[in-house]
Amino acid sequence: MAKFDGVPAPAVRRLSLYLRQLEAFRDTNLHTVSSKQLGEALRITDAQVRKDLAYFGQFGQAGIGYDVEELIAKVRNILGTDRTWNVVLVGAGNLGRALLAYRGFRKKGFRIAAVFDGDPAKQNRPASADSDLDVHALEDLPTTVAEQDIHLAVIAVPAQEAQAVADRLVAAGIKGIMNMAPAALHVPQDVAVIGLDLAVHLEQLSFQVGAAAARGNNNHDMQSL
Amino acid sequence: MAKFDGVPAPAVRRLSLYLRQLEAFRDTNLHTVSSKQLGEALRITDAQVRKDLAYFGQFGQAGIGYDVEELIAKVRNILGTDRTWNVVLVGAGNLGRALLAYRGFRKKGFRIAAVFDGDPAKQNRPASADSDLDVHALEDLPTTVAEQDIHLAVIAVPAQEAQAVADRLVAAGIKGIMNMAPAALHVPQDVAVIGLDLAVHLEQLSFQVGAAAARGNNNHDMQSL
DNA sequence: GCGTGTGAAACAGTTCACAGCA
DNA sequence: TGCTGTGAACTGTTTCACACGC
Repeated sequence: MAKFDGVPAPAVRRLSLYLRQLEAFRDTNLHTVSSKQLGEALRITDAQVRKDLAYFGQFGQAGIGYDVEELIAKVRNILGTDRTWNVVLVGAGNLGRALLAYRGFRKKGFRIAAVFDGDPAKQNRPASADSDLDVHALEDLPTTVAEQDIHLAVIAVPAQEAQAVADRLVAAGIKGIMNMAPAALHVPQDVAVIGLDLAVHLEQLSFQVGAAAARGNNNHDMQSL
Repeated sequence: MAKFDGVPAPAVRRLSLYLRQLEAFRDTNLHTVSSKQLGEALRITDAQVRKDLAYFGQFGQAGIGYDVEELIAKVRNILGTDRTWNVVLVGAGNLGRALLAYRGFRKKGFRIAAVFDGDPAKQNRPASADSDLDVHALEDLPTTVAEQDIHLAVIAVPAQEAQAVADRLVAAGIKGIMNMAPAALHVPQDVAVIGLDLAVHLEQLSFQVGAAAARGNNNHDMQSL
């Protein structure tokens, strides 16, 4: 039926990690990598690396390995980051302003093109001292999204406002939402949501540390992402 | 051998989501939930909810469901968030300062107890205008960690500094690290690491939106977390 | 009747191990 | 020889379906 059907979700998650590691290898002037090298850097078996990449094509040279530069290009293409995505940010609080200032997005092909906030006190002025983007009212969402052909959004508002914001984003035509609010969102099937609740991740850490302590540490790998 | 061995990692991840949803239910004065209600709110099957909870104990009443308040307490206890964890933050850049100001952590039982940064220009003054915490040099890590009995750390420094920071955290006795830097960390087995690279998550979104577009949307659920 | 807890069945993902190619 | 790509075996996770208790 379609392009990347039948690819396990964990394999797609790892693809981002391969890309990041490949870029790190490139920065040290490494031109070729084996699945073994890539795996060791990420604490993954070499078989896993090969199988993951093979879901998307045949990128390697038997006896040699993978060409770093070429594989970077292929993976970017698969992930869809071989172009720049414009993103709308909703929420100009602490978290929102930090995301706005964070340079890591630009490097990876994401550009925050507009900022929205429901609070009138924040509207029609720069989102922060070092930003040249004015904060808009949510009413302007549909026109901004349409005019700049925007498909992705980041929600950084309080939990109780998150669903209402999501509804407006969907109505405006957004197709992918990164949700930093601590709330589950309900959206139509054709809209993708990635939940990224910082507190949830700290809880996982708390659990792992507690579980390790409870057993005196004869433990295996707890690494993730 | 130990306390929560044999529990699937995905079940632990969902536990945090159950907790968050239960707290939302409590805030609407709901006193009892069924696995079906909890599942529908999170887009998970009822069987999954029951099985996940059953890994940790028998919390429900046949014919009735789960007592919201009681289950919240049990889950907090399992996750280890029925107490407050002191956390050290390394990195007083944009991201670090946002985390410092973010109120969501406090509510969930995490308190940023100290801030560190390798840049001398940032040291010995408040991390930000609205913070009463001074930024310390990394040299002070061991004493701070020991004196305040700290087990968790958040890394919010540039990628190329992340591993060196991790090494110092481990040496200081930290047992769990939330790594926001875009780099893979290598740590001893008894230290837990959760990687939380914002760009990686946007890439996943980009992939999902691209994959959905490539197939014209006869698609199934792409929701996560 | 309603809803939990749980074995058994089905499905998904990972690891193994090796054929084949440079 | 070194390393990829891949079927087959294995391991882990989810779903099913039902016995039991309220």
